[in-house]
Amino acid sequence: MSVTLKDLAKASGVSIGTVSRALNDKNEVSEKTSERIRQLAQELGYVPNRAGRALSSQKSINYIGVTLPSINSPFFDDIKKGINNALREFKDLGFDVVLKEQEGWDSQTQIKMIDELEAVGCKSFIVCAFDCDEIREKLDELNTKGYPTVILNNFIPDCKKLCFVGPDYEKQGRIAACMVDKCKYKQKINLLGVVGSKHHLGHMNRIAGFKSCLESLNHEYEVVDIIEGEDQDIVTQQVVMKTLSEHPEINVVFIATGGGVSGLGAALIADGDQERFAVGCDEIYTTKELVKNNIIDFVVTQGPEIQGYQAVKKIHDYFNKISSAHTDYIVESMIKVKGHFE
Amino acid sequence: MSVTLKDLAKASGVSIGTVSRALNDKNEVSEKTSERIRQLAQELGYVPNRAGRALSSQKSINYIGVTLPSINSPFFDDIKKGINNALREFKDLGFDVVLKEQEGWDSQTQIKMIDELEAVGCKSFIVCAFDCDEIREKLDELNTKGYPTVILNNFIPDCKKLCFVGPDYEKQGRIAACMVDKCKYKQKINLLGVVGSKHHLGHMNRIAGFKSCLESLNHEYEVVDIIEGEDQDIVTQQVVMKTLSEHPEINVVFIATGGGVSGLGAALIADGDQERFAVGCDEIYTTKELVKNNIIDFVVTQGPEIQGYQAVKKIHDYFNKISSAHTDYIVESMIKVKGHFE
DNA sequence: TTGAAAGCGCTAACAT
DNA sequence: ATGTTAGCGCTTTCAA
Repeated sequence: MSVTLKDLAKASGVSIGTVSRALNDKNEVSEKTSERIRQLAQELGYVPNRAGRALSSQKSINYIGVTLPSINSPFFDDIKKGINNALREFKDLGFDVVLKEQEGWDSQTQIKMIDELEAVGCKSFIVCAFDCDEIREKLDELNTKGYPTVILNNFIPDCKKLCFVGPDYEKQGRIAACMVDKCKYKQKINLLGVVGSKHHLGHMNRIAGFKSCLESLNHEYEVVDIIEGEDQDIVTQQVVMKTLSEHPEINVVFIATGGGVSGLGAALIADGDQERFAVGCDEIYTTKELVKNNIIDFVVTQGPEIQGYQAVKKIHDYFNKISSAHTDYIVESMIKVKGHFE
Repeated sequence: MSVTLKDLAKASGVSIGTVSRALNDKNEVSEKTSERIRQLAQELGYVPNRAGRALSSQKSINYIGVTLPSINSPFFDDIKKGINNALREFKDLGFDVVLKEQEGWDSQTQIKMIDELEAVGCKSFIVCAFDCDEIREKLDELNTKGYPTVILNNFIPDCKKLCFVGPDYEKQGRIAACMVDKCKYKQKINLLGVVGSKHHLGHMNRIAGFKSCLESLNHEYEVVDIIEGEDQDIVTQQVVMKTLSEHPEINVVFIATGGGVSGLGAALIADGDQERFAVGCDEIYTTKELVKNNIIDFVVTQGPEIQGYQAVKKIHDYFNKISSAHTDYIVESMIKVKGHFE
């Protein structure tokens, strides 16, 4: 069997309790012994036994605080599903989550939610937020307090964190372009890009990836327009219809957001041109239906369920001193076609 | 907290030991009490605590016997990686695996490996084998002895088992066809199908799926030929070259096996026709390279790593009385293009 | 600052 | 057939 606390205690000549305290950063152990024990644990390759730990400390459950902009968002329903899967797996290992949800991404609300979670005793966090100064400050603060924090789904650069779990937006754009390159073999691509907002980094990265891929493939193309649908169906439908009628040369539509897809679908149906190629992002119910009905040709998805699962797992790994806890988890980007949904 | 053995003991008026025995099917408990306790556990929603169980019975490790046709097979390297991932997760929960490998699929060897695993004390099995009578008999025998057995990767119909973990070959064919339909828009498809052997059910199912999808899409097509490459590079190269030269009208090549792909690549390079569309299966190193270099247009993969992981997890779930242990796990089929590998 | 010991849920060896 | 109990690895309270 592996090295246990008892082994360490015997080897270092102190009691089991002291070893446990030394390894768990309680600063009630003298620096000297603490250092010595940590050293020894390192050498002997001590790995804490999850079962023992779980059993012992199960009255003091390890609460993970989660904040999501998930109200009225089918995409986040899948993320939540993943979180629940993880929970089923880690609950009897002493973990539980406290979830706070908001509609939209307002940063003041996000910070308030984090504070509330801290107030109810969460000692680790999973945060899905927009990139802005207040949030970054808050994240640094959590880090300073020693709370491991996973950034979920939306990357936030330059902040202290345990790790990031989410997609590679630029790669998703590249993959979409690869596919279009195959489907529009040797034909010039006249692209209409649709984003929620030009301020949404992820959406714009998808567009950028799309373009860079076409360039590296030497596929002739022109960006006819990049338009904003505000992630709303009606707005998206209107701007798409307007642009399509003004630019009949458009032969590829790439919607780089999961929001407003129904609107795009409606516009494409109204338009009726079979030769127009359409690519979507994120596998939510409406997108699926559009692919099934050949309105959208394919969709690039990012496995939301896995993201939820992995975020929780990262926290679990952290507390069990598994080193990979500190490594980002980038989900696979998948192409899905009609055949996937039947 | 949840219901514990102690709770059940108190509620039923017997000792905690008796409850444990009743719930673990040791037939040293009278049918009457056993039944009563099981009933009670049901009612009160008792779920065994993994931590407690793991801790208690960790000297008597639960060995999982695994047989794979994995020697000299890069595809199975990924399956093994998944098994090891699972192991890392479940090792301190009292599980370990004993792996037996063979080169190829000979059924006598497979049965011998299973017997050896049983002899060294494995109480559960993960088997990857061909469908034949001897194997099916052996699987039924394991089932009769009460050993849970997961069928991995290659489906075996009509045998007793815990569940199947693997891909849906027919769906993979359909997905491949969906893509080709988009890429050969309104063009007639003249298909060359390449399989390892016409006796390999999975390969033929992929071809069948491919055809059925084209039909449901009303895409005009003709199967020029289905040829066997014996999963070997040289054979594959030869038969493909021969067929291509005899049938210049072929514009789509679908290789429904992960074996012999290099050979296909060589044949396509020799052939040099840029208009010919090629689709592969299974993401192994050579296939990846061919996609990167635009020799193969895309590949349909089946997540081997997840299969390995899930197979072990199913066994774990079974012993922890998680009901989903009995449900098949069908992995997602993914399309991968050049953009995935850069 | 440290040691001693109880107890988490469960299994298995031993006792009855 | 059933009860009793030690002990798995760990955290935490209580003493010293």
